[in-house]
Parts: sequence; structure tokens; C-alpha cells
Amino acid sequence: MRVASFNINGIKARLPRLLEWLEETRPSVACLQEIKTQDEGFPASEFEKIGYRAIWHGQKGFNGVAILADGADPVEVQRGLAGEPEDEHSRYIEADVFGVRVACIYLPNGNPQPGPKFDYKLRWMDRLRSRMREIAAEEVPAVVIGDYNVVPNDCDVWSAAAMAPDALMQPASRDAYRRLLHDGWTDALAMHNPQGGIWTFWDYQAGAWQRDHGFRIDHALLSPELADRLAGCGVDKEYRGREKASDHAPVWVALRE
DNA sequence: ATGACTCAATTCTTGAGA
Repeated sequence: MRVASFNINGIKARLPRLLEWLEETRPSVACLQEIKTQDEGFPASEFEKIGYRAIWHGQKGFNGVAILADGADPVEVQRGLAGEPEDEHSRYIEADVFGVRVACIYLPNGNPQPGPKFDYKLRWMDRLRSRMREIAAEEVPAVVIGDYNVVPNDCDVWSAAAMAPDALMQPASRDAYRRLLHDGWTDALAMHNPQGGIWTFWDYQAGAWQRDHGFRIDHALLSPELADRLAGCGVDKEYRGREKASDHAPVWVALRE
């Protein structure tokens, strides 16, 4: 089976591109971020027409996450993270599907930093870590996949110097990400590509795509029970170059049965 | 260079993204 993640930057604007990607690459599970629609605007019937069933957590205007499964119903386990009841951002949804726990995340960007948005990012990462430790304690095969908005290492960005002031690059952001790895989670792309140089995002601005000025911020973290089953992983880079593309490219992990 | 581009919103301008 393959579990994929795609920050689509607006499901309404991206629907033709998204359906095309699903039909061409046919992931078993597809986790989406930045659907940017309220729950009632989610085009579930369009996905059912091509054999995918979904759960989603929307929000007006921005954020929003969804989990799609090929020929199966994702069984929702949780939406949102504990620890901050007043937080109304739709950034987390978790389900059991095909015998795997799948959590789809859209981690706060945190810019500008320093400031309240960066503080929120770090608090959100603490809350995520708490939930991931709970999942790890269940000792189930699990993947926490999505847009982490963290560049883990300097080899994961076209220019560490140019990006240094960004919230995605801050030591506090990177430390919080490393704590997840220290808890026993495996960064699938990093394990298979330790040399770096793999990007999942290219800004719309300043010809970033044409210049290959990208970075790696979409990650798949595997629990020990699932890391043993990792057969391969990759980035569907070509989709970033199509008409009306998202600024992210899809990432995926292939798992042995 | 406080830029560049794109999306959503009862759109003609602003907030958000990264």
C-alpha cells in the first residue's frame, strides 16, 4: 500500500489537478492539507466517482485537512489536538485505514517570527508531540504525514542563508521536530535520502520553481511498527510543474503488507 | 526590495501562506 500527502492550496481551485493526480498515481491513502473550505463545501462526491471515500475537517477560508482512501472508509479516531480548547484551526485529523493509523497534519507556518504566530507554532508542536507519544504507546503501525512547515536540516533547503530568518528554519522549530524523531519516529524521506536535496515546496514567487529554489517541509514520520515495513518513498515532483499547480508537490511512502 | 504569486472571501481589497 502507499500513503501519500498533498498540500493542495485550495481544493476548489485545485480539484481538476487533484483528481488527475489520484487517478494517475492511485495512492491507497491520500492525506490533504489546506483544503481551504468549510465542511459543506468539500467535494466528496467527486472523489466517490473515482473510488475514494473520505473524512475531512474544514474551515472557512484557510487551513483544513482530509483523509481519502481507495475503496475503503477511513475510520476517524480523532480530529484536532488536545491542550488548547480555544484553538479553532482545522489542522489535524486521524483515522484507521487498511490496518494502519494515519494522522494527517497541517502544522502552523509560524511566520513572522518572533511573534504570536511563531509562539502558536511551537505550542502546536508540543501538542502534536503529546499525541504522537500516545500513538507510539499503542504500539500500532502508524504514519503521521503532512505539511510540517519545518525544514529539518540545511541540506533540505536550496539556500540555508537566504532562508535563515524564516520560521521554518528556526532552531526552536527544528528542535521540536527532532524531539519527534528522538521519541522513535522515522523520517522516511530522510532515511532513504540522507544526502538531502529533495524538495517538496517551491514558492510561487520569484521564479522559485524555474530556479529549483525549493525546500523539504512535507514529511512522513513512521512509528517503529511501520518503519520496518518501509519499501520506498518519493516526491511526485512533476505535478509542481503543471498548469494551476499547488506550490507543494505530493510525497508518498510505500509499505510492505 | 516592507517585492515577486496564488487563493478565498457576498471581491474591486485584504489576510494568509512559506
